[in-house]
Amino acid sequence: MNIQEMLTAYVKDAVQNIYDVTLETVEFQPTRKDFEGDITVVCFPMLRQVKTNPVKLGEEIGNYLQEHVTIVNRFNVVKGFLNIVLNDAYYLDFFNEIKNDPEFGFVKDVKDARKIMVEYSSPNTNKPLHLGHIRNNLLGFSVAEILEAAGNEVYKTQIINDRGIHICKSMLAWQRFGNGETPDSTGLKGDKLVGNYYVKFDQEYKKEIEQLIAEGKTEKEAKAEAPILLEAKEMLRKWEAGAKEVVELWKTMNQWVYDGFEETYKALGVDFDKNYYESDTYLLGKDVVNKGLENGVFYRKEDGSVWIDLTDEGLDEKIVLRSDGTAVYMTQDIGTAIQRVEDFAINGMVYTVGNEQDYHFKVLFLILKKLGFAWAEYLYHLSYGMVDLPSGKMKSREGTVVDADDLIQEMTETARTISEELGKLDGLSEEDKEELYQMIGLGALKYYILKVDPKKRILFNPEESVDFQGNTGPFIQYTHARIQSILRKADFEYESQLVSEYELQDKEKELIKQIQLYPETIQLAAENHSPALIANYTYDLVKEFNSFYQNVSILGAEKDMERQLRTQLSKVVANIIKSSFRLLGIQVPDRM
RNA sequence: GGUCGCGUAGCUCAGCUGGAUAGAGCAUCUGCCUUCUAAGCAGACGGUCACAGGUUCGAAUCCUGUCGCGAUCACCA
Repeated sequence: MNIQEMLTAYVKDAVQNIYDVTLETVEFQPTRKDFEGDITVVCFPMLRQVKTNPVKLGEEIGNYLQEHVTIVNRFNVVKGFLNIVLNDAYYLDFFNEIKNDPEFGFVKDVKDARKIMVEYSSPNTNKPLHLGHIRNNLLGFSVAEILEAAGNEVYKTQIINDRGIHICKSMLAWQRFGNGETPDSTGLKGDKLVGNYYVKFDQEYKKEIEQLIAEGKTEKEAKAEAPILLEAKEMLRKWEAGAKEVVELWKTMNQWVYDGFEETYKALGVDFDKNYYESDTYLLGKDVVNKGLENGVFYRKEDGSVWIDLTDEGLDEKIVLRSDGTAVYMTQDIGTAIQRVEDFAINGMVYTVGNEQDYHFKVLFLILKKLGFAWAEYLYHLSYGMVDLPSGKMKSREGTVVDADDLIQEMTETARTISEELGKLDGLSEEDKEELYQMIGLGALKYYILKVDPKKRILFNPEESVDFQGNTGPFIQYTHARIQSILRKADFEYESQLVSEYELQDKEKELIKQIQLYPETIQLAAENHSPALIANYTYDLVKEFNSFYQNVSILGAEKDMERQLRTQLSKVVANIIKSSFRLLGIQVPDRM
């Protein structure tokens, strides 16, 4: 039972005894720093039921608590706020209980844990990953970790958009202008090579449009009739018909891309339990639609296309099957969802997809509900804001993208430069150093992105480098390294000792309070699908620790108990840093 | 135009289900390395929480409207 629940009961008793009134709820908040106290009871809401003035009420409840609750040490009342000071024993008991639990804060071995699939990344195979994908990957991966820590069983997946007109464009351009180039022959990463031909296609396409316009066509006509586009469409038709040479080329070029993606994923430190491929799933969902047609969930228009009417829900009509009977995106997503539930017996799903598709997912979830799937209640669109540049939106075709690999590389280089300037890594092997640069560079990048509320858009300015000081990943990593350094130097047994009968100093108590918040922060982050909450929590913890570190001596503490407790505190803080950063997909070093 | 999201310090962001004088970092300025790693600590400066109403004992937070920015409203994905 946590402290609030316990005090709630006592406060209710107090009011019952003194005023003969049964309170429904009691409101708490952490005591503001400017006042003495650990937790504060807000008396104002009680005035509705108890007719008295708030200060008097606070005094009376305070007296009652002090008398009846052993962990309540003393109190003060400011206006209607009853500030309660808790006994040090309460904090020490808590600390002793958790100090050796490496999994502190995680919920484990839940009976009937919810099985959730988290989808993220889901790239197209015609171009390399960029900064937008990085945000998606980091969010999806982290939310998966957080959900697992909160007690769910989690599967990570992506759906790879490996078919369609976009990849045909790259294929066509490669056929025409590629001269048989391969990743091997050029030394280019496969996804980069294929991406180049996507750009090449667009350039040719634009040329043809211009020419057609010069010949007197309207822009619209020109865009629709450009020969290279028609050819790409023809190629897609052939692919769908299974034409051998097209399928072969498609396989080859997609494989180049997968090899390239794999490298990027590895660098980013993300992974998947299963990949779905659109080429396998794009025909799914049609049967379901036909069944739903019988049940009256969908209806058929005169031209044969199938629709759902969502106007009662304040949405529009939405097509789910074309007049020629082929599937649209929605059809496919319906089918894929059902497929996944069959594959993994999951009963919940998180879709990490940008907020430009808010409407699509609203409709998708509604359709699945109308089709009567119980799990449709537990579908969640993890909708995040776009990453924009000062110049506006990133556009692959126009080359205004921040490439994922380049960015990771730059971050690593920055970490190298800073580390070399500081010169603290002398004596490490080159290999260890390289590993550290990457860890720190990535830590900076990942933290920078994850600390922002997912639904807010991020403005990324490539001119201004990502910080390594202040509220940043490296700052937190640094604190971990510092603590490890202390623990290495602690030449006495500190793990098994119990510190009790000890008068806590301010900084020590503040640290324990912050540590106490970790489990609920994980739950909150899971409920809100927000790694930002974990990032901000960790930052607060680390700030608190650094203040402690700089203001008191840990290993040099005078009394034995003091030295014990402070060393133990340091160790627990390091563990939480490591564990919370793991939830963000960020590694922490033992020195830096 | 309809719908959805966002608007907090010069910049980047916190602010839990409404609660005490709105908090951090960066930038600018002051101090602090013969003591556990200065990627740090201590402090100063900086705000009509877009604007206007409303609900409430109490609003950055909830409701309505206005303005600004973005997204979306395809037999595209």
